Amino acid sequence: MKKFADVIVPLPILGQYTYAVPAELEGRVCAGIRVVVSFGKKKYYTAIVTRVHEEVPEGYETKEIVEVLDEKPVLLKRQYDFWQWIADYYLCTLGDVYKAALPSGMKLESETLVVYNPEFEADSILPEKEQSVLDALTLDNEQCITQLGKITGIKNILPVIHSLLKRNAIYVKEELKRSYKPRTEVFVRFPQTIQQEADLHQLFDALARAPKQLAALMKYVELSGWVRPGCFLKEVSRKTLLQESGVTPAVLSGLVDKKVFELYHQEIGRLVKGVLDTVPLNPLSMAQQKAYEQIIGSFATKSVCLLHGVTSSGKTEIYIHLIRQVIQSGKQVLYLLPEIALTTQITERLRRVFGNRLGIYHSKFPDAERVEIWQKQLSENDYDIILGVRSSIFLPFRRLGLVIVDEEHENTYKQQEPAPRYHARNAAMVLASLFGAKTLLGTATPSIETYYNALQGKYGLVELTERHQQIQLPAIEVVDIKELARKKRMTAQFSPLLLQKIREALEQKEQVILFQNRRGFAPMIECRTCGWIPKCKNCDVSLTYHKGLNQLTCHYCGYAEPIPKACPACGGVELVSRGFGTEKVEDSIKEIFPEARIARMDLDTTRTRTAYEKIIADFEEGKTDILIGTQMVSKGLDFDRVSVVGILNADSMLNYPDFRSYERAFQLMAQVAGRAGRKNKQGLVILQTKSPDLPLIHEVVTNNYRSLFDEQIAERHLFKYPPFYRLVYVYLKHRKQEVLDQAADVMARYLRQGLGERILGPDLPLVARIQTLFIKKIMVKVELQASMSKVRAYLRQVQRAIAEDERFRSLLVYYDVDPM
DNA sequence: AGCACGCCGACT
DNA sequence: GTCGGCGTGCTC
Repeated sequence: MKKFADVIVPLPILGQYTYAVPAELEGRVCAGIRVVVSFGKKKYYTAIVTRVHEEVPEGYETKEIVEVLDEKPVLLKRQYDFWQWIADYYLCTLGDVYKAALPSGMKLESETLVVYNPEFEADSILPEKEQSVLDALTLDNEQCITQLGKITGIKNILPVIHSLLKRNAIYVKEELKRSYKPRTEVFVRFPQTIQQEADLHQLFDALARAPKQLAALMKYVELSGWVRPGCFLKEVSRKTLLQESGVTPAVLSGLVDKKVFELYHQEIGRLVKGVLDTVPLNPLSMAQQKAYEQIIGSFATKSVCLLHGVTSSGKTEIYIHLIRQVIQSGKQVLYLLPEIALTTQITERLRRVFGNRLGIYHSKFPDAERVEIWQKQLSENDYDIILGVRSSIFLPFRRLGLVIVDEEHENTYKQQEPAPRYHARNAAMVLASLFGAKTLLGTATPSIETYYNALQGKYGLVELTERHQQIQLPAIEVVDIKELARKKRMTAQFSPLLLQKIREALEQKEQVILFQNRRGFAPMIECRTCGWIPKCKNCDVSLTYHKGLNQLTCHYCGYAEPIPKACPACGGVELVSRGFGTEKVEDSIKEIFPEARIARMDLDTTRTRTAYEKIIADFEEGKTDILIGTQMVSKGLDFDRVSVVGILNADSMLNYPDFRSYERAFQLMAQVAGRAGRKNKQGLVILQTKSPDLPLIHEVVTNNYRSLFDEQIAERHLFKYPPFYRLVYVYLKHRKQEVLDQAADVMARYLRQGLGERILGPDLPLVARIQTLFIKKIMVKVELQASMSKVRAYLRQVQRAIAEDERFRSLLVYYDVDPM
C-alpha cells in the first residue's frame, strides 16, 4: 500500500499537509522525524512528520517527501501532545509552536544547499534544463536553490531539481541534516595492557632514564586520579596533559609509540568547559530543612507548590537538595529562570554540584550549542538537569520528574511576540502534568494569581520568612521629590539625601545601584513653544531620544530619525526633553561625581552576552562604583558591597494603564531593594517618589506583601480581572483604518452573540498603529467557572466567519491568551 | 509567511 | 502599446 505522511510546516498556517512517501524512503519515515518537503512553487522546508498512514488524500495532488533527515524521532510523543496543547490553548498554529520549539539549526529552510553527486553518470542525454543545472553545479558544487535558479535563468527550477534528485544526480546537502558539527578533542588513556598498579610501577622503572616521559606519565596519573583500569576520576585531554606537565608534544608521542598511552577522540560538549569537579552540597539550615520537608510533603497530595521566601532566604539551596533527590530517583529536572537572571553566578553554583549532568539552555548562546543540547536530550545519555530560559520547556524529556520555576512572578516568562504567546510558567505546569511530574514555583514576591491559587489550596504553600545567615533587610527611606522640586532643591534627578548617601558610600569604597526603569535618554522631546512632540511615522508612539546615538528612535519598530533643528509645527528652535531614562541618569551622575567609575546596564548596553557578563563581572570585582540600570539590575544578582540603592522615580512604574502595574511596581522595588546590604551591614534604599502617601509605597517600605495582595485581590475581584476572570485579547490589524473599524465592529457583534457581556470593546490598544498597520483590540473576560475550551472554539468559529466575509480580506487576526 | 497571479496607472 | 505597482488567495 502507498504510504502518506502528515507533516507540520514551519509556517503560521492552520492544519497539516499530506505528502506521499516514496517507496525508497518508506522504511525511514515515521512519526516525529524531520523531512524535507517542497512547499508552494519555490520553497523547501524542514517539516515534521506527525502521522504515517494509507489514506489517499482527495481533492489535490500529493507531492513526495524529498529527503529524510533523522533516523530517530526528534519530536517525542509527549512533546507532540504538549505542542498540541499550546496551539490549542494559546490559539495559534502548530507551525508557530514548531518554530518556537526547535533551534534554527534544526529547521533550515529553502536556502537549502544542493550538491552535485560526483558518482553520477548519465545513462542517456539529459533534458536541457537539467543539464544546465548540472553545469552550474560544476562551477561550484554546492549552491542553494535560489542561486541555481538565478544562474541558469530557469524560471520554475523546482521540478528540474526534483527530477535531478530522482536521478540521484544531485542530493540535498548533508548540512541540512547536521547543520552543526560536534566538536571533538583528543584524549589520553592507558591501553588495555596496563592492568594493575604493578604494571604501573614497571612503567615507572622503564622510564627512569626518560625524565620528560616519566613526568608526563606521573602527571597523567595525578590528573586522572587513576586507581586501577576503569577506575579513575576524570578523563584527561591531550591538551591539558601537555599544558600541565609542560612536556613537548614529541615527548607525548614517544609515549604513545611505546604503547604507554593511547589516544582517542571524543565529542565534547561546547558547554562543558573545564570544571567537572563536583563538590558536596551545603547542608540546609533549620529553616531551609523545614521548608524542604514541607515541599516534599505538599507534593504527596498536590502537583504544584509555591515556595514563598524572602530575598536571600536561600531558595536556591533548597532547589539543589530537591534536584539531587529527584535525580537519585532516576528522574530529570527542568529548572527555569527568567532570561536576565540566568547568569554565571547561578550556573557556576549548579555546575559545581551537578557537573556535566547539567545542561544550560540560553537564548544568547550560539545556535549550535542549542542544537547540541537537543541532540543530547534525545540520546541515551541525556541531561539529568536542564537549567534554562522560557524556551527550554520545548526541549525533549523522557523522564521528567520536577520542574522548578524560579522568580515565578517574572513577566519575561510570557512570550509577547511572535506567536505562540505562551506563558512558560503555566505551560511548564502542563508539561509536568503530562509526565506526572511536580512543579515548584519560587519567588519572594508571588504573582497575585499564584498566591491566590496557593491560598485557595490549589497549590501547596511553603513560606520561608527567615533570611539566610541573619542578613538584615535593608532600611528604606522615602523621599518626596515633588516637594523638593517645588523648593528647587533637586539636582538633576537626585534628592539631596540620595546624593549625600552616594557620596558617603563612595568615600567608604562601597557600591551604589541606581534604578530607573526606562532606557534611553528621555522618553520624548517636546517643543517648548507649542508643545509639539515628534512621533514615529509608522507607529502611534512618540519617539525616544537617544543622546548617545544622537537620534530619535521608535522602540516598537526601530525607526530612527535625526533630531530636528527646529519645530516643524511652529518653527521654534527650543526643543526640551521630558522625563528621563538611564542614559540621562548616567550623564548627570558623571557630572556630579566625575571621579566615580560608572557603568550602565540596560537593553542598549547588553546586546551581547559578553557585554552583559562584563558589566556584572566588573561590578562584582569592584571595578565599578555606581551601576545604573533598568530592571536588569534587580534580578538574581548577589553583590557583596552594595550599601546604597536609589530608586529614582517610583511613579514612572505606576503610570501604565494596566491592572498589573501596582503588583509589578511592588515586585520591582522589592527586588531592587533586596540588592542592598549584605552579611555585616544593613543596606539603605532611597525611594524617590512624587506620591509618598500611596499605600504601595508604605507596603514596599514595610515589605508587606500580604497587604499588597489583599488590596490587589479586592480590586481584581471588583473589576473582573484574573484570578477571578480569564482574559483573551483579540487583535485585529489592517492597513486601512476604515476597514479595520468596520471589521472590529462586526467581529465584536458576532462575539457578543455567543459570549454576551464577556466581550469588551473594540478599543484602541496602547499602540494603535505599528509598522503601517492599524490595530484594534477586543477584550474577552471569562469567569472561572465557564468552559474556556468552549470559548476558544467559539473564537475560532467567529474568526472563520469573518475570514469568509468579502469586505475583510487582508484582515489579520491574532490572540493573546492570558495577556500580561 | 512567501510568492505567483492579476488588474489598474506612467512610461519607452 | 507595456512595465510594474500592490491587493488576493493558495500552498499537500
